[in-house]
Amino acid sequence: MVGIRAKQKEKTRRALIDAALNQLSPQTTFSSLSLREVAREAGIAPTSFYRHFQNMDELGLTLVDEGGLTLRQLLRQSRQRLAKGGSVIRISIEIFMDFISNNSSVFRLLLQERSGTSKEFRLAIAREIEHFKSELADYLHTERQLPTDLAEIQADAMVRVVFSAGADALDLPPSERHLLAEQTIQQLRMIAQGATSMQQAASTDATSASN
Amino acid sequence: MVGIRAKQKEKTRRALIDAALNQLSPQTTFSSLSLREVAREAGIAPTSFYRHFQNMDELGLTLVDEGGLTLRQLLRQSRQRLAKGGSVIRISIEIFMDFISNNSSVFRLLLQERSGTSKEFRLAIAREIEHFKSELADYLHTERQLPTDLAEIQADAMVRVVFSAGADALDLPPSERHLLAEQTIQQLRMIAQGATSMQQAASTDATSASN
DNA sequence: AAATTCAGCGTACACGTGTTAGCCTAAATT
DNA sequence: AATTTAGGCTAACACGTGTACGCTGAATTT
Repeated sequence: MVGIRAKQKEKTRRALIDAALNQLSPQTTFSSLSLREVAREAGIAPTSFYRHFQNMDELGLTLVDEGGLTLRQLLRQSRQRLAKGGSVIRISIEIFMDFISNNSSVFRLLLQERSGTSKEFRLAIAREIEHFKSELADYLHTERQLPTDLAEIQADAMVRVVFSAGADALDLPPSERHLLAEQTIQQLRMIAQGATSMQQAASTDATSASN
Repeated sequence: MVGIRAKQKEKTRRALIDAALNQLSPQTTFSSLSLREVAREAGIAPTSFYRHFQNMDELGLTLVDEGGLTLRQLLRQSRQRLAKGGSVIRISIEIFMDFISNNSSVFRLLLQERSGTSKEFRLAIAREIEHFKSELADYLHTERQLPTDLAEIQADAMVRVVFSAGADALDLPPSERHLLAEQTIQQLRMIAQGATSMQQAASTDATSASN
């Protein structure tokens, strides 16, 4: 038995989350969003907000969690697409750019609060990015036979480049995003190439040393 | 003749700039800073603020310009250090990390407003980063004999990685920044290595095609 | 010496903010 | 059927905000 009361509560909680999401725009930061604005958009009295969240920060963290979840689901989708053949790098970037286009408010929120005032926000977002990164490092290690430390560093560099490019993509008209995506793909290949070169150099060193 | 009046005006203008800079902290964004707070810190009446800046945005842009200038001056310093020998990458990263430690408020401002609400801010900061990038691309082209397009892409990737690492450095205790710096150095070398590999691959392709 | 300029000030206004206290009413529990 | 629970409401508060207006007095120009 869910309870008609609990159902209603969940519904207006959802309304609050959506209200916040809807108000976010290139002109509106989450941190510039007021409790009253959100409540108004959700169609409830300002004071009722407290029945659902202790304060705006708690709402914001919920948004971050939801955004991170969406991103991770897309990553899984990415691996499925990969099974059908194609370049990992290209597919991942395309998926990522799609995410940015379809969830620009959430992605903007992640970027903004990543360097925002609240340590809790920053940590939550760092955690999301860490997921992204470690899954990539795992892939590089198991599928590409890179030693773990090199895989870690490569994954870190790649994630940095991708997120940075994603940030720039937000300010680009959709027509020009393609170009940025292509450049990013090339950069990731550059990094991948560099990593394997370094690995080979290291292993031949080891070989010649053991001879 | 400068005029005792003009001198005074410049002085309180400076006071406003410094007041803003002083109020910035991990807990205080520039955009969360109010005109009245700045005026109070500078020791003038709120309404007097308007004798110097049209609004807070204008003050903020001034801060961005000053910060960018500082960074570029450091770059020149970097080239001087280079003349005495040493790795470009290592020296550049060390200088950059120093900048972040000594000007953390300004760097934080750059990061935050890079994805902020004001398009003017975003453009101003993009311009500063562009400087950084094109000087690096120039260097890669002329000193390292890379073709311009490859130099551009490499420089872009490097700047993305460095700024991203810089952002993370802000949240690290100074003692742990060293480790991050070393990792970043390795990542830049990875990128450099990848770029030269790609260049060689391209030129041997061209050679074999012409045979 | 007289006239003008202008940085800085105090007052005042209208407005949006977060949050408290207390009431209402339908759902849930006893 | 009686009681308790809890989401939603209105009213009210104290406070900080940006900015318009008009004044003052010293520096500057005429």
